[in-house]
Amino acid sequence: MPEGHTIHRLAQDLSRDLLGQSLSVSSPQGRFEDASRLQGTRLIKTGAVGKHLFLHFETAVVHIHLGLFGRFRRSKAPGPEARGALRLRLVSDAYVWDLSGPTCCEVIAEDARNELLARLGADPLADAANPKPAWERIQKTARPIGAVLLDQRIFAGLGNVYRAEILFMLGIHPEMPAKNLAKREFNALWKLARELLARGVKEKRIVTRPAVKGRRLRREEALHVYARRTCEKCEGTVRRWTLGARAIYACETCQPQRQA
DNA sequence: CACCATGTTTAAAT
DNA sequence: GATTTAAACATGGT
Repeated sequence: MPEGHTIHRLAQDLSRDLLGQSLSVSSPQGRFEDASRLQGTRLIKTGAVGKHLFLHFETAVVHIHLGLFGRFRRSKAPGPEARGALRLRLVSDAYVWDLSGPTCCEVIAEDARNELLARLGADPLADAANPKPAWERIQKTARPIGAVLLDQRIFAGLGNVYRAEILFMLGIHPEMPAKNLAKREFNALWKLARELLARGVKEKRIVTRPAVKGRRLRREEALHVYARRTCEKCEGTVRRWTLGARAIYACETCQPQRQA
């Protein structure tokens, strides 16, 4: 479920519910051995970088990556019976947060954390994000722009839905060599990524199509091209194929291949 | 039951 | 060296 907006929103929500409180930290399935080390300690800070979530406790920092299936569920204390493959349970007086299915949930040392951060590209949601290194790498590679958008070493936080939507909104063919991207297109892409991710944080889901007053968009109305069969602009067929090991959707009429 | 999915990492192959 | 591919891992919904 999660692209960068999910993780940033989680950082906010966890912070709101749990910050500064002495928490009960447990790992019901025993899949996170360090949980006992954190028992009763306070959460001091939360943070998100790309799709990585960091929980700073008094005694250690926990690094979480949700992967494809990971999910945090929030409930009012005392919360439901722990069942299923629960990895981590955080309990304050008022709330219970349950983590299931992450690819990663570990106590991480400062140097390991720095190493990790060094491998990540610019996160459009970070206030101080600097897109310049991304632009420099894009100019040097002939890889398809659709693959580059998923590369977390270049952009941190974009995922499969955002890449399809961004390319559609900019009218760019996913197979276009990244180096053919004009500077002004890159600038537009960066700006759009920021706006869409920020909107995703606010709405708690990916919505790229215009809002309709007084009504929440249905799931199938929220996106321009991802998982759709026909193009909303030209009514032509949306093509689906595999790019960068994942499914890409594009309208090849509205996102034409063009010469360098 | 079968299939699909908003992800990343590693190692091997090209 | 750059890139692509395959395999592995993790769950829930339809």
